[in-house]
Amino acid sequence: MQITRQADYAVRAVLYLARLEPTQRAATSQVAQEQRIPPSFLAKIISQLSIAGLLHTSRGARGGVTLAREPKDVTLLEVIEAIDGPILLNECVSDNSTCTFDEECPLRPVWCEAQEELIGRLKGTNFQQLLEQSAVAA
Amino acid sequence: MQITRQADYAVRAVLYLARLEPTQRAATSQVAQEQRIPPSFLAKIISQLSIAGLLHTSRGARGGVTLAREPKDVTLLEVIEAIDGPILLNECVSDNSTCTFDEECPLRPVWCEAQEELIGRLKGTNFQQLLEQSAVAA
DNA sequence: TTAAAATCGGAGTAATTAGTCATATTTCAT
DNA sequence: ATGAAATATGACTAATTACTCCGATTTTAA
Repeated sequence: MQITRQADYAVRAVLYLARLEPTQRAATSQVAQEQRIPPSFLAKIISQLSIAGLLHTSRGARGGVTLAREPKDVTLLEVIEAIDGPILLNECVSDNSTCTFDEECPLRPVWCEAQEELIGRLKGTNFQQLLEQSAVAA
Repeated sequence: MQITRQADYAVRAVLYLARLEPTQRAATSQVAQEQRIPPSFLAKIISQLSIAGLLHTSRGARGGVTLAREPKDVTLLEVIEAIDGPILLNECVSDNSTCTFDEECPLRPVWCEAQEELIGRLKGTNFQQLLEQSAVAA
């Protein structure tokens, strides 16, 4: 019942990039060091985020990583699902498995509602908001 | 981001037992068959639930399993945590890991609130309610 | 042109989860 | 007593997660 470390690292990496000037690139190693993420592990995560279209990467010296969109247009949910796949609190909530042997299982609605609430919360949080949150705190 | 299969099986087994007369025992194999749970896997889960004090087991012929309390006094949260341990949406929410390097991390509150909401929901659902739910549906 | 700075990609390792299997032990009923 | 019905327990396997490592490729800058 936990997001994977990968997804957590992904969120932290995106938050780090969101703090930079829009044009400014950061090397994976730099992000890894400042966010205390194992560097070679982060490399793969960033690769996935790039494939998902959330980041732009450029190779070679002076290369690095930037956000593909403005912080306000990236939600927590997007980043997490780009890494972990769709959020699913229990197997029985997925579309294609309707708890086949009990049409009236009273558990399914509980999981469905809890999941909707969680997803709504993550979808409702974008990185601009998170930036403002840290600005206020600091 | 999913409860384990074990915890799901545990919940379904407890729900099955809650449907029986309070004095009536069921064999693990019976629960397994009706709830479509791998029998030898369920045996271990039931053993854990018994150690956690949620079930009473008796060995031998005519033995079996019963609830240790009335359905209204067993919550979803208890059963799940008896198997999976404490619910934790992200590592950084646990007491002893305060995201040591960033006092003002804006992510922690998001996870904390989401987790509290989920826990509250599971704590607020007992097996009597679930029984009534299925009764209404049927 | 070449060295250094980066990402890219695949193979390999350790721990947890999901399950199987065999065996020991307890208890009831005849 | 003894056989059948049950739980208890420990060892084993397969898949996923969380990494590490290394070599290939791309790009910049001197």
